[in-house]
Formats: sequence, structure tokens, C-alpha cells
Amino acid sequence: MPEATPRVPGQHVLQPPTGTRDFYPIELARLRFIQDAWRRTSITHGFQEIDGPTFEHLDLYTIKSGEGIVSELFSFERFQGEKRFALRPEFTPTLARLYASKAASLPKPTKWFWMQNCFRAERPQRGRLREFCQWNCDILGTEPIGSPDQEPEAMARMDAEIIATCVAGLEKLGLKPSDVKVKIGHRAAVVHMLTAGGCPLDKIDAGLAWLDTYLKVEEPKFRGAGAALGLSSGAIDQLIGVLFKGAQGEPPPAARRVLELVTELGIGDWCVFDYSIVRGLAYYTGMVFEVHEASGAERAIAGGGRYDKLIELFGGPSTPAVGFGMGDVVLSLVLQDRGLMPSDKQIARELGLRPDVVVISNGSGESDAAVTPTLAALRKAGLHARRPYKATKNIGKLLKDAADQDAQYAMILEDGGMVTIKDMDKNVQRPEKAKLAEVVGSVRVYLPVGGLSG
RNA sequence: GUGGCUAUAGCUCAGUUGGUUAGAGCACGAGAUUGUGAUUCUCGGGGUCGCGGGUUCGAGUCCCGUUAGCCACCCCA
Repeated sequence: MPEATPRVPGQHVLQPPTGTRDFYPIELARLRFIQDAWRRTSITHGFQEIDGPTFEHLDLYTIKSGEGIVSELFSFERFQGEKRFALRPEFTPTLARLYASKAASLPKPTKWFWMQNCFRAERPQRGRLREFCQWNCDILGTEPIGSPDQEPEAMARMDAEIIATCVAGLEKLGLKPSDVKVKIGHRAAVVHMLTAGGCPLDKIDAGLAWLDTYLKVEEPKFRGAGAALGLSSGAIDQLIGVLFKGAQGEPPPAARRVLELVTELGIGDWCVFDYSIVRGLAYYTGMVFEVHEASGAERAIAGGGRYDKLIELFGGPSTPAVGFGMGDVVLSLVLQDRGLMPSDKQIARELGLRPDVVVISNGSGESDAAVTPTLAALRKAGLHARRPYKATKNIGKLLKDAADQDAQYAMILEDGGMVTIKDMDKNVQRPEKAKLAEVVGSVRVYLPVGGLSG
């Protein structure tokens, strides 16, 4: 007797892997709503969309971040001697690769955006998942300059443009300066203070990392570590005062021009200079910024800055570059916190998912038979047409079904080739029945949709 | 990788010192009222009580393990 082995799926195949999400229609519509704002913002600001592979050679990531990064990656290798690969944890290395290999033929500046999923092997928590969607905008190079002394101005313009694009994306989703703050910092200013205080040039990266620990360790320990970097006691006092206690109100000269330009671009009230924003990453070289929820809730919504040495590191020509990244996870939380995530119905409307018309039979055999050809004709005319999948012949329930689907019109098929058309938004129907053939022949007259109705 | 909390229907939750066949509201489906998005009424589908083991005559309930989620560390491109 053959063994009966019921294939009962274990729970591990019923649940998505840790830190990943299933997107049912509603959830996917919310993601698309955000992506739609990102994409339109990118395009109106002159960026072109690019993409690369979902996985890269593992080396691509260790070049920039060292071997230590490997534990944060989903990496894998094939058995037959191929190299090791990793799912992309971010897009910047791919971007640098793309730019470096075609740099000579690309316009100056090159403005690219990217919007796809990334993977990081971290323990999930609020605002952090193992798979998420990220929006990146980058400006590679600057507009042509006549002489080297114009370079700071050219770079400041790109810096401001990047910040403005980031802000525009947030604004498109309904956020206001009272909801979020763009904190702008500048590496150069902090590096200058470190070197002036006695920190040797080859320890600057360590010095920036040290400053990043201020809020996490006891002050004596912090001061001890600072002294080990060669900093005098007075220099440490000054750094603490300026970065964390707001002792210096004036932004440094290096950042001043960017702040002027963001004001010119009309987003000055979103931005504030903050010395303590240095960003942990070693590759930032100038302006850096982070976007936070105004009350400090949630993680950073977005972050970015200038990385002028990175393209070179990936084998390209020396190219100044600036960009930012924004993830969907924290952004969604902030939109919810602020009550800015529209209703499912509103999102469906904005994404163009709303049905134009639902075709209802009056219940006679003749009308029942006419539903399918009518649907086909309306769809051929370009409408989003549906029919109820209900067994009832109760017109009230069928209209309710049409209303539940947020249809703009209901069309009731009557005997003798006639139809009743009801405008669901206005809750009125045409006093006269119309001829079905005529309606199908002139749908725009009888069923004005797409913003044509008044 | 470390710790804390949590897990019952699609959702929000009941479920007594351990005791019959695990319930309610909402949602969903069908029907009734000559055909207009409402109300009401009737009926119905739905549950591996996260999963696995243990204690017990008997476990949704007690114990152990495990998985997932949330939160905090680490980290945060």
C-alpha cells in the first residue's frame, strides 16, 4: 500500500522571509503612489531613469566599503567556479560602474535617477526591512566651467539642485516644511576643525567616525578617544560645542553658497544648517544632508551628499558627483504619522485604476446576453469597463457593487436595446433611456470620463 | 549576532481554577422586499487557536523548544 504523505506546507513556506513584504493590491497601490511621485519629480527636474542588474559581483561592494560589508549582504556563489555575487544593497556602486565605463560620451552634467528594490541582511525593525525600495537621484559632473576657480560655484549649484529635487519629491507627497527638516552639513567644515585641532590628515576618517559616537558613549571615554587622535582638550571642547551644542550659529563659508541657492530655489524654509550632519560614510567629500521628520520621530527619511572621489575609485575619470537616496519604508511611516497617506480609493483614482463604467443587466434574458458584447465594445472604445460578478438580480445591490468599485458610471441594460446611464458621483441618471448602439458609438458623449466631466 | 514583549476567523477582540462541537461585532457570500448606492430581517462560508513537543483522563488555557512580528542594542550605504 503506497504511503499517503500529505504535502502539508510548513509555515516557513506560507510566510515571506524575514524582513520582506507581500504586496496585495492595496499595498502595491500605496507603493506605486509613492513611486509615481518620485518618478514624476525626477522627470520634471530633468533626470533620466536608469537601471542595472539586481545582483553584482561581490567585489563591486567590497571596493567601496571593505570586507566588513559582506556580513550585511545577501551574497551567493555558483558551484562551477564562478565569482561570488551579492544582491544589491544600494545602487551607487552600480551607478559608478555605469558612469565610469561610458563617461567620455556622457553629457555634462549627467543627471540620472533610479527606483528599485535593494536587499540588506539586517535584523528588521521599525523603518528597516531586508528588502525595500529606494529612490536615487545623482548628478555626475557639473556644467562646463571656464576656469578652476569657478568650480566651487558649479558644484554648489548641483548640490542645491539635488536638495531641491529631494524636497520636491517630498512636497509632491503632501509634506510641508512643518513636517520634515532638511539638515545640511558640510564635511569640509568639520574636517577643517579636526585638522586645526591637531588631527593628522590620515586619521580624518577615524575622526569623523569618532564624532559620530558622541551620543553613544560616555563623555570621558569620548574625550579619551579624541585625544588618541591627536586632538587637544580645547579642540575637543570646541568640536562638542559647535557640533552638538550649537555654539556656532553661522554656517561655514563652504556651505554658505549652497544655503543661498536653496533659498533662491524657494525651499529655504525646509532647510537648516547643522554641523553635526557628517554622515558615517567615508566617501562623502563635501556637502552632506539628511531629511528627518520634524519632531525627530522615525529614522532618517533620506540622506545624501557630495562624493567627488568615488567615480575615480571605480576606474572612471575624476568626476565631481552629488546624489541622495530615499527609501519607501521610513517615508511611508512618516506619511502615515502625518495623516498624509491618502485613502485607498483616492490612491486608486490618482493611479488611474478607477473603473469608468459598470455594465448591469436589468435581469431579463435579453439583457443578460447583451452584457458581454457591451463590455467588449466599451473596452474596445478605450474605457475601463466592468460587470458585477454577483448572482443577484437586485438592481440596488448591483449599484452598490458598482459604487464599492468606485465606478464613475453605471449602465443598466434594458430590453429593446436601450440603456439607462447613471452618474455615480452625482447620484443622478439620464431621464431618458438611450440606445445601446448609439452609446457604444459615441462613448465620449454619453460617458465623459478622464476629467472631461464637470 | 544579543535581549524584552507578543501570536485565537479577513479585521478588532472574548474565551472562567485546564472541562462538551472555540464565540461575538464588523467584513464577506446567498436570499427576501416590482428596479436605484440606505435600513432591516433570514441563512451561510469560513479557524492547522503561529508551529513542534511535554505534563494531564482532558490543553486555546500550564511547561519547554521553535518560527514570525514588534521594540531596543550592533549597524545603518
